[in-house]
Amino acid sequence: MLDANIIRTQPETIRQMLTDRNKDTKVLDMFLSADSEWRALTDENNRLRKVRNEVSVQISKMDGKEKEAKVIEMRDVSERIKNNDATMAELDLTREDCLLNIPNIPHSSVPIGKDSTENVLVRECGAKRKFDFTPKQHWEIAEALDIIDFDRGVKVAGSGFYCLKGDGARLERALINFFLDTHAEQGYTEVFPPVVVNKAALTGTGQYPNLKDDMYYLERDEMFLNPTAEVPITNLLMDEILDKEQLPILYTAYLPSFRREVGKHADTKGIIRVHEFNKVEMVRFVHPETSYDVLEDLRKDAEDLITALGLPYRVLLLCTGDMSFACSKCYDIELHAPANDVWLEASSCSNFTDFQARRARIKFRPEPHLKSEFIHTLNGSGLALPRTMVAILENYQNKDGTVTVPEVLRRYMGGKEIVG
RNA sequence: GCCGAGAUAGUCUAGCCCGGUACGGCGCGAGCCUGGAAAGCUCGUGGGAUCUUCCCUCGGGAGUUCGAAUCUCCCUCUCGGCGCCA
Repeated sequence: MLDANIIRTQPETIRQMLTDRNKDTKVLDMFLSADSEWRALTDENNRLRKVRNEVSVQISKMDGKEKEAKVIEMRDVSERIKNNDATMAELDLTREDCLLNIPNIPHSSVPIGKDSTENVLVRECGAKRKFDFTPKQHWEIAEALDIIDFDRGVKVAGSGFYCLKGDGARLERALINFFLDTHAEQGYTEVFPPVVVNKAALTGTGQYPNLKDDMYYLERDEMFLNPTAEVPITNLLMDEILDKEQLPILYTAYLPSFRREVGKHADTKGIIRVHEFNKVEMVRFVHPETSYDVLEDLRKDAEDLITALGLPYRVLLLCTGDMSFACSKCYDIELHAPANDVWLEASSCSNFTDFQARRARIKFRPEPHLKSEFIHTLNGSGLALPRTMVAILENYQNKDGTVTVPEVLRRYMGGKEIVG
C-alpha cells in the first residue's frame, strides 16, 4: 500500500495515477473523506484522553466527596471517548480498505497506456524457428509421445489439471533443477516454503483482497493454496527489521502454484493456462535506492535461462493499464510458440518498491541509531514451467514426432538427447 | 483431538496474585571525561501527530472500571506432555 501521507498531501498525483492505470478514482475520494474525518476524531479523542489521564492520577490521590464528583465527571468523558472510538473504528475500516485497494504508483519510465496493446517491445532475441514440415501443437506432440496424460489428470482433479508422465515428468524435473541451479550460481539462496498460505501473507504481497476470487480457499482452515511463490517467499520476512548489512537478500524457490482462472478462455487447449502449475521464482529484498537497477538484473537472470535453453523470446515493458496492482514497473518475458505463432508469457519481473514492504512491514535500519525504513521488494519468474515446456516441445520438435532435448538439460535427463 | 505452560520495546527481562505515569540489563547512538582509547558518568534508542508538547503501544479482540500490562471472556501463535499418524 501507499504511504497515507502521500495520498493526503498529493491527492491529484494519485488521481492521475489511477486514471493512467485505467482504474476508478472513487476509492481515492472515499479514502480522503474517511481519513479527514478519522483524523479530526483522533484529535478530539487525544485531547479527551489527555484530560482523562491527568484526572485519573488526581483521583488516585483523592477520597470522599471530592473523589466521587470527579469520578462522575470522568464517566462522561470516558463515554465520549468510547463513542468516538466506535465511529473511528468504522472510519478506519473504510480507510484501510481503501488503502489496500489503491495500486502502486508507476515509475516515470513506464509508458502510459490503456491495455496490453500499448505495451512496449523492448527487444526480440533469437530467430523464430523455421520448419520444413508443418509443426505440430504441443499437446499433439505430448500425447503422441505419451509424456502428458490429459484425461487421467482430469480424472483425479478435474478440468484444467494434467499429468506429466515418463520423459515428460523427467523433463519437468530437469527444468526445475536447471533453473534452481542457475539461480544458485546467480547468488540466490534456495528456499522451500509452505504451499499453503494465510490471509496475512496474501495481504502482504497484495493478492488479497483484490485477487481473492482467483485463489483456491480452504474454508475450514482459513488458508489458501499458493497462487505464486512470491507470496510465501516475500512474507518469510514479514514483520522484520533487518540490519543494513543483511541487504540485499536473494531467495529462489520451486513451488507449485494454483489459480482458479475464473474468467478462463475456452480456447486454451493444452497446458498454456491450467489450474496447477510449477514455477521457479526469484525474490529480492533490496535497499530502496537500488531497486530499479536491480530490476534490470532480475530480468537478466530470467533471460539467461531462456538463452541457455536456446528459445526465441521477446521482452515487453508493460504500460500503466496492463501492469498488475502492486508493481511500479514490470517486464514480461514471452517465449515464442511456433505452432500457432504466438508469444507465451513465461516470466514477469517486477519492482514493487516499498508497496509490499509497507503491507508486510519489512524494514531495515539504515544506521543503528536511525529510524527504520521500508525496504524494496522485487520478484520474477525464472521460469513458469508449463509454458517453457510448450516452447521446448514446439521449438525442438522433429519431423518424425520426436523432440530434441536442449543441451543444457541433458545432464539432468541422464544424458538423453531425444525424447521419443 | 485432549491437558498444561507461555507471548512485555532491537534483544533479554521485572511488573500480573493485590488495577494508579512499563523497572532494569545487553546492544546501539550522542555527549562529558581523555594526548587517544577503555572504563565511568549523563542523555537518547517502538508508532503517530497540528512535534518545546501530546496521544497510542505489554500477542489480537471484546468487557468491567474514573483508570487495565495487571481483573473477566473469546481468539491466534509458540513451547511441553498425551493421543493419532505418512
